Amino acid sequence: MKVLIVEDDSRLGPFIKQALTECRYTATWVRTRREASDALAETPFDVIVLDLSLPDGDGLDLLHQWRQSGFNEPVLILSARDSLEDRIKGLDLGADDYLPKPFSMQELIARIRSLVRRQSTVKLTVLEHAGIRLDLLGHTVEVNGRTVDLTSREYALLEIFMQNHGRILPRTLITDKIWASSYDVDTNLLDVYMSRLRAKLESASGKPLFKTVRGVGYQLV
Amino acid sequence: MKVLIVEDDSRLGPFIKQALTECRYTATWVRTRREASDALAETPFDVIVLDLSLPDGDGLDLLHQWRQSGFNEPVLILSARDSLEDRIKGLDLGADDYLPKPFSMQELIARIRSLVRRQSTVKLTVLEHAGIRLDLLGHTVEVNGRTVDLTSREYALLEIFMQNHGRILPRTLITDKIWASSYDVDTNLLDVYMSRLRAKLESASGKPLFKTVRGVGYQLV
DNA sequence: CGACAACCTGAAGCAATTCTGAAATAGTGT
DNA sequence: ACACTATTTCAGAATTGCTTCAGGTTGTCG
Repeated sequence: MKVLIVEDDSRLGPFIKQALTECRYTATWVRTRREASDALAETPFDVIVLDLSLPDGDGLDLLHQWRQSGFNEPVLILSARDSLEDRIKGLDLGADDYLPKPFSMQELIARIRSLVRRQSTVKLTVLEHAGIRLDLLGHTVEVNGRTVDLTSREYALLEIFMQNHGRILPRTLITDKIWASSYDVDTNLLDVYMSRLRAKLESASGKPLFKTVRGVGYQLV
Repeated sequence: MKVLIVEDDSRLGPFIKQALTECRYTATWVRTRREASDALAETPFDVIVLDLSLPDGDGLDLLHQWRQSGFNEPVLILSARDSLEDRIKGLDLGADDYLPKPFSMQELIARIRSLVRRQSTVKLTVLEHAGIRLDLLGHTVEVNGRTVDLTSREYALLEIFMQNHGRILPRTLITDKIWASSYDVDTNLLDVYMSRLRAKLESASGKPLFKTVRGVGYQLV
């Protein structure tokens, strides 16, 4: 876990760094807006602790600028200014927490833990294989960067292949998953949908993607 | 955006609910642990405001119990107890913020906004996409520079799309977020409001903005 | 090589979902 | 109490995905 501390006070800065290091965080301390932006551009951080009063400009402006340009890292503001307006302004400019000075180091650490915890619950929801990108959360599919529209059956079918890439999937296994188990054996629905999937995906991809294993089933290569 | 307020004070509870409603949140107020757990089991919330002193048990225990069983909705603790230990304990049990009483309603709302924002991938207070400009603070909407008047339901609907642009949003997900406990399956409220939103936004925009994904839901392109 | 089985794919009917205008109801402010 | 607006219900129309079917193609085995 990497924490960036933006704090111009040359006693408080190292003190926070020390405390975080003891809690096994990797802390980086910088003093100015410029250094902060440089550090952030260089490597990603998990949490940023931002003091508002900086030698080369206001911390709130810096935060606003970051958010505008798409930085999504959680930011905890540290400030001697503790008016209600300051707090609300800070939170509305995209801060995730606002801790007025003076503060207890223990509380700072507890709040950082809270920010980290929330972020780490983000699950991996994108399957990627053979140039196909399947977003489980967004239910969207891209092939080589191009969006492909699939109906729900087609999507369900593709999802099975993406979750078992490389495996040879027997026809019955696939049909059992997509169509309710009591199922007419004498139908060629699977064939029809394989055909559709191929038409949509392979035209976007250029390469053949699904291998048919005669007498058994299919395989995503 | 749905907020659950767990507060036994029968003056403060409705007051918070009122304030949130004015800010276009869908707020539900409950008094007890039991009611809170029931409400939470029934439908998902975006934020939970939790008072610690409840008639039928301690709020911290309740929070701990939720976290144990996998609820990861953001929780903001509201408490008259304001010792440092209380705060740290609250945060470490899985709270996302801790606001001591007495508090300013404006700050509470700002902190709720911050929690909601933290959940979404984008941290700005102005969302802009596909020519639509949505100001989360002012609750105003512009399409290609022209102001569009939306009712609160319409606004709530658009906000969900703007927070999740590109994703295909299942119908149930949307209705769950806008309407409290939607056991009513055979209602076409969502259809009606989608129709309205389209009428207002697409006429101002000129382009089609929402794609319907048959059998699943809708997508803001 | 020929016959049979498995697989592919286009066309068309069907069924379910979704759209949308209009009317009823609830809610709000004067 | 009244007027006005927002929300919800309802029903017919339009749309589109699902399924079936039939004819063509490819692969396999005797």
